[in-house]
Amino acid sequence: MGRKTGSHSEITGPRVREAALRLIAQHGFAAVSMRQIAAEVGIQAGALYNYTPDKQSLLFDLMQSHMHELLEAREASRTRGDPLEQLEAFVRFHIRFHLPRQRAVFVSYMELRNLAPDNFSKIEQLRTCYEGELQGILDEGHRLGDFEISDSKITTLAIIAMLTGICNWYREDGRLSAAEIEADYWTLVRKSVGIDAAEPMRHRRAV
Amino acid sequence: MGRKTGSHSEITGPRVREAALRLIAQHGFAAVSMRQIAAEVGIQAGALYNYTPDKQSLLFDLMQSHMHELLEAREASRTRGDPLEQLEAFVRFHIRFHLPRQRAVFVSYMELRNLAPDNFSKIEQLRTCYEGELQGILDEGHRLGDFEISDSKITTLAIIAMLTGICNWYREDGRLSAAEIEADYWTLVRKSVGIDAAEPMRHRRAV
DNA sequence: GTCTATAGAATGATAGAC
DNA sequence: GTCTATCATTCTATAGAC
Repeated sequence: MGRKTGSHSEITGPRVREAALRLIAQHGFAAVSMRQIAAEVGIQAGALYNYTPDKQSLLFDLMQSHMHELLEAREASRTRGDPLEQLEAFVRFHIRFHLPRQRAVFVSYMELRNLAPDNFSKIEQLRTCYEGELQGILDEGHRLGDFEISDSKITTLAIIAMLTGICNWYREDGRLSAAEIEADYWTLVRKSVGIDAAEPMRHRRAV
Repeated sequence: MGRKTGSHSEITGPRVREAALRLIAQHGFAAVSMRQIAAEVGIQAGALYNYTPDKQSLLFDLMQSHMHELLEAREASRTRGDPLEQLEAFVRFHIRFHLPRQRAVFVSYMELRNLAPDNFSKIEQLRTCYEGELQGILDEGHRLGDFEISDSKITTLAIIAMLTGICNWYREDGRLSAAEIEADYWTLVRKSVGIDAAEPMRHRRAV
């Protein structure tokens, strides 16, 4: 088997994506050249075009894959339960999904500007779909009288911004463990929908 | 006075900064060329270098100005009062300052990666300084027993992420007015530090 | 599938006329 | 202070050998 020249598509494909994600997260899409990505993989720039028709498609694929993984993982982790339980499940899922994917999160939120209009629309649609998951929980909790919410859309955006913001500072070797962070943010979210820690069962007891 | 050629430094300087801010917010620093900025101002690319030694300095100046304005405005709007009053003042200040500056906020948070290391450190220091304002309020409120907080640093980052996130979706002609948004977010923050709307005076009455 | 080589366009920054 | 012109570099993407 050849080493410096030969066929490695099954290996090289994922490596191109990993290298692109790492470099784009670090420097930004427009600041990263195809030559840099190729060098990171250990191939020449021209060979990249066996794996993507152009630079724009590479970015879009990274972002679309991230959003699809997010939606599929959310689908798989859905639970039954009252709105408070569902809200807790959502918050914990969101943190657990995003923390190990800081680079992909970074790219998916920062490089929207660099998507071609058609690609932008597709990604935005997926994002809206994900936000709908949370908003549905909040609406149901509000309808049942469990949650104290002024505006479910605002609350949705506020919670997601708060949770996703963790990715901007979290480090594996930081002061707090992922479990501690998860607990703290769940407490913040719980309180923000008007559920006091002292009476977490209000709706369930009342009914 | 000449029109197409001549001296216009007092006018052109700010226009260069405005054009750069607008274009960088829209497309990203690395994706915007000096020629594009010049065209937006209505001058030739070479003339830009009367106003900045290089592209990097232009970005740094935009971000540094934004952070200095933020800190000065915060300084000017500081109020006396108990922690709850100070927290409300901070939240309302943050929203009022940021909403009319969506582009500058965007640039200041998204283009950190494109700053040279020295410039990055300076901006980060200013940001840390601003976060300290909020954390100080939370710590004081916690010390007095007014606020129910698990970790003041986490709570600081969560609140700022939540509030700054407004800039990512707010539109002047949107469904909600700035005043409504401000009210909703203040309610969210108030609840997140454990102050129920029904008993906003707990500390003051207890003492 | 990867390489070398290159086309064709764009970039940041500078020099010198006015 | 702005212009024109340009240098030297870099970029995306393609062509063709192996």
